[in-house]
Amino acid sequence: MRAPPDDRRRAAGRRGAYTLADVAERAGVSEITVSRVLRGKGPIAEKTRERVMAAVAHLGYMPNRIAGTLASAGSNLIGVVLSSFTNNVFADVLGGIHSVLAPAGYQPVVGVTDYDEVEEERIVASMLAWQPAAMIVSGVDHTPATRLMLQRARGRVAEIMDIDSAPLDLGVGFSHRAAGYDTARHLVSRGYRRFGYVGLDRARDPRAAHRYEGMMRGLSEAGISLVSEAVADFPTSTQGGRKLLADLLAREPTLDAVVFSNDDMAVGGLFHCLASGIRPREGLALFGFNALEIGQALPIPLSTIRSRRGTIGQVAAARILETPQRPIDPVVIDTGYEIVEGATA
Amino acid sequence: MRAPPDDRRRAAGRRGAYTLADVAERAGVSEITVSRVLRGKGPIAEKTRERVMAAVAHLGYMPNRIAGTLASAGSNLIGVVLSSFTNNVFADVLGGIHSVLAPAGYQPVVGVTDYDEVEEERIVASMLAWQPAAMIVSGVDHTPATRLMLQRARGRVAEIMDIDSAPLDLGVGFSHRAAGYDTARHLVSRGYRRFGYVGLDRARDPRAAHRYEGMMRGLSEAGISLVSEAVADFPTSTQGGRKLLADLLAREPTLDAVVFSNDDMAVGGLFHCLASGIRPREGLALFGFNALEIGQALPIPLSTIRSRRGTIGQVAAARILETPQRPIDPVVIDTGYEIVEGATA
DNA sequence: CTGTTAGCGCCTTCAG
DNA sequence: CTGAAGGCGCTAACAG
Repeated sequence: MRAPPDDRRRAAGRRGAYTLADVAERAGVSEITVSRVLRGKGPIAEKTRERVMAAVAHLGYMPNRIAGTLASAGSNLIGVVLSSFTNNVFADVLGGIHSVLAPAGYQPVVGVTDYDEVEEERIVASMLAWQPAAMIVSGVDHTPATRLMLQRARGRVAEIMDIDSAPLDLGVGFSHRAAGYDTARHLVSRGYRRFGYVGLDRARDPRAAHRYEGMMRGLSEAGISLVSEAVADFPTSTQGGRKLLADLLAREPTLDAVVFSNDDMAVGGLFHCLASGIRPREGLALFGFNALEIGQALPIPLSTIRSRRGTIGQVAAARILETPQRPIDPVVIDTGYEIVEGATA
Repeated sequence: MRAPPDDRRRAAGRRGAYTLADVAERAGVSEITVSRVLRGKGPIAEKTRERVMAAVAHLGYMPNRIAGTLASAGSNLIGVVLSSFTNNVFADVLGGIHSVLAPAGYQPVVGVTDYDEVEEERIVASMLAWQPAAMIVSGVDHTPATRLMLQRARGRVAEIMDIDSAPLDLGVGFSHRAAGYDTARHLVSRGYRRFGYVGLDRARDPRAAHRYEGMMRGLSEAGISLVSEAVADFPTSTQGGRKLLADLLAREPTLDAVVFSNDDMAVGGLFHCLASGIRPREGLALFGFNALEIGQALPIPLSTIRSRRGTIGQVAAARILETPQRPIDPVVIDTGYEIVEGATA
């Protein structure tokens, strides 16, 4: 704990920071008047306001929102629970959220579950203890306890990214099953027949699992089955995609198309092709997911699906701020996705 | 505001959530006893503890940390102020911080300044209003008001990434001037002589500016001056790097080396070379900054500087938790950097 | 081992 | 336009 500011006359709380009472005393008014001036509430005489502001400036008074929130039951914190730090999807979503929250004076409290539902439960519990104005959580798959806590929480709850299951209040995202399905249809329509899959452990990423399911359905409807897959059971991205594709091709040299669970890995796969003389598209079709900038800036742009991550964050945050009340029935906003043709499939 | 939980006997606060008093009543003990059980403080009879826990479980009671913090003056929030969402540097740093904070029960409140010092001032002020246990801010360049607020803040203050100026409490990072200087020396020692520079507006990114200064000094000590530079005045990354390098080479076709302000842009530059038949290294040396995974996974790995972003976040968080008191004299921890040889310079 | 008392710093409500 | 009283939900400091 630090020494209190250097001002002999100060009374201030034992905590070493000035309080409303200090400002009030210096301005010769009551606490509540200072409070009103600071919050711009209620009619205040211009002279009083000036005296108060002068006192505030002189002391360098900073309000204590903890006390304010306790007294008024309204915080400006928004709990944000994300799945992973591994790729820029995370940054894009948080960036979208932040771009809407910050101008409105709200602050995100961030937690990352690393795709662990039990960890998510812990994080949600400790966030709710801060009485956030609202919560934004990734995905729609939670433990029963998490679901119950969110259900009972005060403010609104947005479940983002995935709308394959029903949200409990607001869902913003798109169907990963449909995205996977359309990936398969697209590639089949282009004439590819011998499919491989490269991804992370699907048990740990429900969205990737949904895309996989959709893809499998799309393939089987066309009478095609997946030839083989290579799956990493540890977090990885570009380097992993490169290596896994190499492994997969070593086992199954006759594949004509490989679907990756995300762009990071697909870019790695593309690098493998470039390094080993395989011509993307003609020699082997590569298809990613997310439409990250890196994949689109490549000399051979990646074929992939654009997922509008920033938009998802923005829309979720905007809706939550717009309507502080929960709707009677859950609302689902489909932000859609689109196939990016690219040059690798 | 939602309806209170469905339990006729509840007394609970007007806010619709159960309080310590509700639990206490149900367990037939006093509030403070419940509080002690929940925090694991003080000796508690096993029987009482069980009764309390049963009541907690029955009601689904969730503690209110706002009240707890106000009463005890100790929050578990850590303010984290970062500069930008544009690349994964952000995610790496926050990931490092989170990996240390989460197990210790702390929660990051995140703000992003977008390299705007005035915005930083606002963010710092509203974070301090939450009485965070500590603050972690990017860089050492702040407005006087920001500096004063941080100086007066209760907990510790870590200034991360850049140690080119003295921190006010704890600095964790490395010298960007030195990194820029070493970049120049390295390239000069490899025989390059006609230098170009591609980057973002340096006025908006103090760290990039420091690297640039260091590079210029390194060049001038070798009797070399920068031939030309291309600078974007808007946020961009891979695509921007690609385009800016094209522009630069159109003006100055005889360059033999180009330094980029970061890897994202350098990768874009490399893509330009690949697409237009310029051989990296022999035809044109490319040098980045950060050693992002993408640059290292390329068939032609990027020559760059490794910046240990995750480590910086981890170390800053760990130090802050370890020693809650500010030291008499500021402490600087140099996490260093290293030149990654790569294949482009 | 448990309870009582007295706030934490601010805001709501009701009086002037 | 301003103020006094009371309380938000929890915990520190003492008692027993």
